[in-house]
Amino acid sequence: MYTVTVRRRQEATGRSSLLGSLPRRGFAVALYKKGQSLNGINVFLKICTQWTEKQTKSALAKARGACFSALLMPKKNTFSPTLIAWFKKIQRPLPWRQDYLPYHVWISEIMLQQTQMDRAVPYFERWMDRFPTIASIADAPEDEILKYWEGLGYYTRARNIRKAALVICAEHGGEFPAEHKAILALPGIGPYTAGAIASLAFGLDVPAIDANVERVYARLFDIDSPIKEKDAKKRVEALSAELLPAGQARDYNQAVMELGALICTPRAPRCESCPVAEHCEARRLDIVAFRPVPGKKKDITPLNVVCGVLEHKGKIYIQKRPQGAVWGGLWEFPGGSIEAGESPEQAVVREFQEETGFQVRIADKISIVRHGYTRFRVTLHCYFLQADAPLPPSTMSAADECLWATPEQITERAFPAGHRKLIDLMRQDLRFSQYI
DNA sequence: AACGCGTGGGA
DNA sequence: TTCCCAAGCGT
Repeated sequence: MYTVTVRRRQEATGRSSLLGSLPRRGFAVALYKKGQSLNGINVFLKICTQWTEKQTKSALAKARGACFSALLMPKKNTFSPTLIAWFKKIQRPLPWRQDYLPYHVWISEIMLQQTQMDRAVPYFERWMDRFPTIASIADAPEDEILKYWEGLGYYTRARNIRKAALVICAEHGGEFPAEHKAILALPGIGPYTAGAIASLAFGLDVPAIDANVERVYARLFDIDSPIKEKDAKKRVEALSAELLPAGQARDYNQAVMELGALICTPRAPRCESCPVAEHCEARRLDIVAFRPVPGKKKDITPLNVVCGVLEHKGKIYIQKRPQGAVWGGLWEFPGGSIEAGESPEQAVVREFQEETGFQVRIADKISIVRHGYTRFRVTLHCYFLQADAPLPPSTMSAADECLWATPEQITERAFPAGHRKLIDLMRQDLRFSQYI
């Protein structure tokens, strides 16, 4: 048995006052000497015995836990009400914040995954116009659903919405399930989104932890381990559960996220406007810029890629990308990577031969389009192609479907952003606008 | 646990 | 221009 006592030192007087004292069973370590600071709080570990590495780690975790508990105590009564009051005053009007219909909350949350609010709103409006009910999604072909997602990225999200709609119609009578566990079981819905839907749409007292929440808590409680790692995540979960006022999950969860989006931003946070600044450990310690602690960053790979717009008898050849590939189910112009020692012109002719069996010639260079995706930075060389001999059926070695398309057919299909950019360029260009 | 999956905007 | 993202999920 040992005791962790936690004290906070008053800067002005140099005195420290007792914040808490927690008796613990088992072993612990004298990692912290008297007066040593952890997260800006003085920790006194009163113990002695021999320790293994595992026990050392456990004791450290307990001491940290004691620190967070000590920080939490004075916040419990004032922090959450202050934050909720602030949210009710400043919240942005959003389409799904009218009635919090489960269906609306669901679609908005999926759209907002890895996506900024301003960007998602117009997509949401368009979506609800076309798919007013869950059943209308289940009835629609995947192609059309992808078209309404075109440009948003992470297209698995759209495919999973369709899958989930089918599940809801088959197993829940067409009604969005109201239980946290059933929500979490739906395709495309993970821990964050399940928590968000459960709390916003159904008022269930469950946390919804996204990157905003992680950042806010990392600063409020000065979490000093990398925020994407397990240790910090568990801490955020515990804090979230502790600070959530019963019956107010809808407002509280949105309040924390809204704070992260509007005030407690990744760069240049507006602490002077923060309603809970007085509760913020990182601010007190003047280390807001160093919280949250970032993870390892992955490097960007540059890619040199070609694609070809083949015109034949007034139509344009396009193909549908295979399911499971990047941009699966979206349409594209054939192409691929420039191999070592190859020119872009050689690459596009070769790729056409490999993917379609067509022997093509370069008629014109259209443009170079630059765009990025996940960890890649793409330089896309785009060519206008023609064929001298009659063309056989495509061999389709890299596609599920193909089509000799009219401009209307190109308009109504979903393309990856880089290719859509190319289409728009060609429609502005007198050399090509007659074909596309 | 680490990686794959998109995109357009701001510094 | 270049870099760094922004309200995650699935495997």
